[in-house]
Amino acid sequence: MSTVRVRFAPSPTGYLHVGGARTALFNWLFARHHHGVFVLRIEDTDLARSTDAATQVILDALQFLGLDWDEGPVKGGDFGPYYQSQRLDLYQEYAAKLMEMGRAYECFCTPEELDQRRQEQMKQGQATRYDGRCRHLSDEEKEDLRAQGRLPVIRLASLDEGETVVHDLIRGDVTFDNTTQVDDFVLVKSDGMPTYNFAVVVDDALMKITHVIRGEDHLSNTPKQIQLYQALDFPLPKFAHIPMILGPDKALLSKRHGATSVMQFHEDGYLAEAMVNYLSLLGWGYDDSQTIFSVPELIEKFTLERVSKNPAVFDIQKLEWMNGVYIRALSVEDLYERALPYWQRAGFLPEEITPEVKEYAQRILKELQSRIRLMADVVESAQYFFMDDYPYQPDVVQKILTKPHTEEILQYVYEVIKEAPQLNEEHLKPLFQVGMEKFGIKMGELIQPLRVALTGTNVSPGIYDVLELLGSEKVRSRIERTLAMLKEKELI
RNA sequence: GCCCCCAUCGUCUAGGGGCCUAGGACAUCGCCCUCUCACGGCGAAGACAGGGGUUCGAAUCCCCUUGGGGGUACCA
Repeated sequence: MSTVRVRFAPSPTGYLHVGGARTALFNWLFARHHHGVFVLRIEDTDLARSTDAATQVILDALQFLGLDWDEGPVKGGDFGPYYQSQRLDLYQEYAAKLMEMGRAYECFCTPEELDQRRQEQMKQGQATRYDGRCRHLSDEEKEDLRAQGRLPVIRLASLDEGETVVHDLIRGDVTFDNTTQVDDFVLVKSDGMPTYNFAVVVDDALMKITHVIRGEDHLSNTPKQIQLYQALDFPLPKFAHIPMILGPDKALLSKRHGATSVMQFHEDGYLAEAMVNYLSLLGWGYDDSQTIFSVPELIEKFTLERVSKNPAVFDIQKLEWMNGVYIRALSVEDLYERALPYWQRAGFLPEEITPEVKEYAQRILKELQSRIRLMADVVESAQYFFMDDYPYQPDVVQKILTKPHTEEILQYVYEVIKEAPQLNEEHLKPLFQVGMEKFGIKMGELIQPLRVALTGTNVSPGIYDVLELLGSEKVRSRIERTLAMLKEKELI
């Protein structure tokens, strides 16, 4: 069997969104599974909307996800160039060829005229299609039209009988009626640029793409493309149309559903491994028991046969959960490398890290690891470890530090801390128990106020871990600070 | 309007005629662990869109309806 060649062909009109990433992933997995070639091609023929910056962002996003391409921008390859804007001569060549063969023709109808006719067809209950009126223009007529200043487009002289069947690897055979569904669509716009349907065929054929794996939104365009393959005598690739990704309201996923940009997810602290794993499950599943897949496993197990046909709703909660799973699986060293930038940006840690600071940071991370779901969470959940002027959460202070004995409890702990040889559970618990009896309270009633005093919140790692991490000096100064705050606010 | 695709718990899915009193995961709820929050463990609730067929037998096959999605551009 010949080498599998697939491609991902984004248009650089914005960031890489979740849907595009999933399409890229499926292509990539398919290529790696079959030891094939993954091609990246930039579809930038829409000059008005395409930008270099957007191209770079897409490249960055693919890189972040680990979807490396074998041919394409930066990498190069034997079937370049990989930017459509640099392939204009090719489209011209094939358009000329089709004209010569009589399979394409110039059309001088204006957008306004076409629109009007479309409206009319709709009113009549007919399918909207180009009526072919420019198909047999004489040379004189063309000259007249040109003299009027009209710029022609080039249209395909499509087959107007029979049907075109798409043999889809996921959906089976899908039949389209040539008479009503495949019209003489535009190949080359009046500004000389190729349309998507034309460029995609020329490029996929020339780049020897064997499997076209793309979103279902392209299924309806496929018969048009097939007619082009046939007119140009190009071998037909196999097609696989994967289901769309929807928002919670079942509408196509878009910006209005919140973050959809892969790089935004990255910034929020989603791990590439979690993104890839979650995305792989959108429209694909393996068996009835497994949801966590490593990348090698995905490569091994991914097949188009197991791609589902129905659209999938993007469930951010499941992604978050999965991200937590991957965070918990990280080594402390790895976790630290990923957390460091967040802490540095928050001003918690300097650019230069001493071994002591690194060790402290890692000890904190060990405690935080099971408590965060996004890397960005390390900022809020660790601020009191790095700031001595940590804020007090007002409602928590009100609720917990206004209870009876608060001052005595804190003072008791203050004294006890001085005596303890080490701030750990072994040494402190017995002392706290003495306090419990002294005040006639439960352990929680001693620990909660202490937690609030030390952290400003009622949520933190285990109290003995917090005490140990902070150390005797800080614990005492924080108790003093809290007592002062309470007195100032006249809460005790 | 016309055409195409799709239809299992709230969500992602397993299921490809009998193994299904429909399995798993997220979310939800309860219990356990426990100094809070997580993590972890145990458990509960929760679906074959509706109607016709085919068949000894249908979540699985066919048809219709309904619902959702997509296409219908000199966007990609």
